[in-house]
Amino acid sequence: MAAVLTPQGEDFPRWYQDVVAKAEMADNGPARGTMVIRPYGYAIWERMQAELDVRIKATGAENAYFPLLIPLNYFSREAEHVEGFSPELAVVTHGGGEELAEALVVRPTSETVIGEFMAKWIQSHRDLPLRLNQWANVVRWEMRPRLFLRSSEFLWQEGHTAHATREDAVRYLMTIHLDVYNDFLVNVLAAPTYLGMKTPRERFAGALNTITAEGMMKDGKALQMVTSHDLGQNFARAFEVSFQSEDGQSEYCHTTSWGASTRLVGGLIMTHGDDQGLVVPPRVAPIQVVVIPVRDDDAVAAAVARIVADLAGAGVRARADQGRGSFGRRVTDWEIKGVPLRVEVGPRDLAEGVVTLVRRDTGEKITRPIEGLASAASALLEVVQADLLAAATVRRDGATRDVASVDEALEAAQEGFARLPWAAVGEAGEDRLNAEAVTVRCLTRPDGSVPESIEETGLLAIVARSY
RNA sequence: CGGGAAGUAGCGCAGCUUGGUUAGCGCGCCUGCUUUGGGAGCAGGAGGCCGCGGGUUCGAAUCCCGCCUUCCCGACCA
Repeated sequence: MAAVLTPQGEDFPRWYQDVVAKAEMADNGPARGTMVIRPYGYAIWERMQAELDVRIKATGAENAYFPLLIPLNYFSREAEHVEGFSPELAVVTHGGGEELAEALVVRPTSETVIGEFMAKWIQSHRDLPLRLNQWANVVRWEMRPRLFLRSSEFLWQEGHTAHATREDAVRYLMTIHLDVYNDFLVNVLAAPTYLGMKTPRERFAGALNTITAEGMMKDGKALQMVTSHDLGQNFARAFEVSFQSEDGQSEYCHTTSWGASTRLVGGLIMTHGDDQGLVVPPRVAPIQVVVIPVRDDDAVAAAVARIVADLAGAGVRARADQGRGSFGRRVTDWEIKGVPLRVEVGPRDLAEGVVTLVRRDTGEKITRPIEGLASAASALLEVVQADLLAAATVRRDGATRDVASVDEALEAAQEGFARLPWAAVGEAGEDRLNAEAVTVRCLTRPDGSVPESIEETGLLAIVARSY
């Protein structure tokens, strides 16, 4: 059988593009760097949204929506923020056929507008914490766009919170990072990451601290999957977000922001995909089971319809694919799309009252009675979910080398990740790494937890090439 | 934005060096029949501002200039 996709080992970037195209995930838009997300790709994003949204709300945050267009002067109120974002702003200068008195920025992120409104809404310590989240699109004029990974316009959720104390802000930020993001990454995407803090040079513009989850792609490069920022009082000062404390003093709030974007779809593709195409973990899969008749006759069609109904009744996202092309064609199409389980139904199976279940991740074929199939499939989906996480964890650990020096880290980073004492890197070491297109992805504690401060002793640097 | 490659049918490509009538091929698509346990076969058919704009020329897919877009390597980044 001829290869449908460029093999990963031959040309990984090409494989990625082939998957995006052939799995009908997305197309390039007409303007540079823009992306048309096709129904299948969008359905995966919607699953991600649903899983994240419920976790975000469980922390006490509420959804809201702020405007796309932000007055340009908002950006100059926080010095580092304006410096960081100016190069990539899209600016609207004309409206209604006339030049605008003040240019408007198409939001690259919303700390500024949201800060402005938090200032209006917060008067008293009783108004705190204020925890907002919005699902929105943002625009950043990126130098080198790639579908999902870095598009000029992308979709995301951005959370913004204000707290009375730094302690409360940081505590909440860790809840978001661990209970929302890491839980989602591990238990839904089956994508283990390295958790840690960014070095000062990799920090978000205007933040005191940025924490990250760095995923390992199958080519050994890193991808920042999510990000959470401790903004201290920087934005609160810039936008006058203050409150009256219990003892009557006026104080600036401590704010946070945190986001997860459509980049996650790219991360999903490169974490689990193989030479046959996408591999979608069951919990994010828009279609968990596809039921394919081996032969399109009435008896088989009736059995297929019954099986799909049973699966749906058991809460499994299932669909049939019949009356379209040959059997082999249908099989490969769904393999490319990464549907976790396939049920093959043919006359020979029906005669024996069984069907064939095929796992996308391992290719394993299992014969099962039609009776009780829905519960067997549900159980198998959970096994697939767990096995994908286990396999990804083995890959991550296997491609991470503990080294002692910057030179060794540079070598290890050609293949995967390197882990070494941060004390052996430092600013100078970071310069040397960056000169070779390698970066410190994050600083982590020896036990893998997120440091509170870069001053902690014994911190480890996770070093890699990245997207 | 620097370095490299490329834009010809939905996708992948040939044609360009050496300008010349109706611009080809494979896959896909449409119709019909036969098929269907791992990308089906046969027959018939549809589909092109040759990326955009300008120039040279009797004549441009082909030569020249500008721009746009895509891909790869960097710097930037969710």
